[in-house]
Amino acid sequence: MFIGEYSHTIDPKKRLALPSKFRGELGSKVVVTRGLDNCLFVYPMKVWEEIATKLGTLPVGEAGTRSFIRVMLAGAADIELDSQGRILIPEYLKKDGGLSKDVTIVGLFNRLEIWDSKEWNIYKKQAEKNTGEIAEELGKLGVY
Amino acid sequence: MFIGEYSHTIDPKKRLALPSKFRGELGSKVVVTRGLDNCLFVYPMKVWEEIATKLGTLPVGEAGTRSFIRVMLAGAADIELDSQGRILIPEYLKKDGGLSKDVTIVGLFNRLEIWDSKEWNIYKKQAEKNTGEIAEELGKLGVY
DNA sequence: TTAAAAGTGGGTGGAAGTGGGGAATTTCAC
DNA sequence: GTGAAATTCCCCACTTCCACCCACTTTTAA
Repeated sequence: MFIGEYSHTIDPKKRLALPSKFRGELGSKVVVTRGLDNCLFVYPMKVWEEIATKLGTLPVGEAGTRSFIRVMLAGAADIELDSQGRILIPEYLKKDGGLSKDVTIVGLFNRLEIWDSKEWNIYKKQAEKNTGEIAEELGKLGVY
Repeated sequence: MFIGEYSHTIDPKKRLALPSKFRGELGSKVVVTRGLDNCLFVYPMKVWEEIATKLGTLPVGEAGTRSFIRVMLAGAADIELDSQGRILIPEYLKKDGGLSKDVTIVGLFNRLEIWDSKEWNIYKKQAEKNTGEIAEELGKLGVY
């Protein structure tokens, strides 16, 4: 399970070191795609294969579903980690993710998310405003 | 079950010794997360896995719930105790928890809470003011 | 009083993150 | 088809951080 938050940097050659804690579970091949809320998703190859299968079996009748599938699949890049555990971010993904030099890598269950650090801090503050209320609701559900 | 209140210190290397009384029940791996009311939660790995599972099964339809899950998971860190029963507090959690050198570790049923000692004393005084009312409420529920 | 355990602090080797040189490959223009 | 430029991969080097070990002091227990 991926959890936690790590500050890393994309070097001038567009390489990004993934946190060493994640490497065992990630394996040597990952898939990077456009994510939601202006960030990138990183899946271990195994997890991606499951997702791709599910996407393939979704009903293509609705326009929303079609565009979602297009964005996910078209933007996907399978990337191999180099000998030092770094991935090379394709230019179009770097651009779409709004990434500059400083990024934050976030662990979320079965995937990682790559955020521009500034954007991440903004998103986090926004989200924390509502955390208290939501937490109380969750408490009623027995999550805590 | 974790009970009690302990004053400990975070050393210059951001290490924090957990009370030895708790170590047996904690095991060697714990998960530290942002808590409510500006403190940190510490769960034994087993307890955390239950919580994570519940979070994973929550309906992700609502945007508020999604962002809550993001904050909870991103703010979580799985940490291994060193040979002397200490944990290394990540900088971002130390900051989010408003922790300085002196902290108070509180046992609460199935988790610990880490408070900045000053904040804890303030909170405690505040809470004691309300104790009377709360006691009445509890009395109605038949707790006392 | 003595011994053991707990909390705190520090030194150090190795790992992790970062950056850059240079070779191999690809892309593009001409 | 050929040469030039850009890209990507493979090393290597530097710096910072952390896991491991050891030491000291205080508290607890016998």
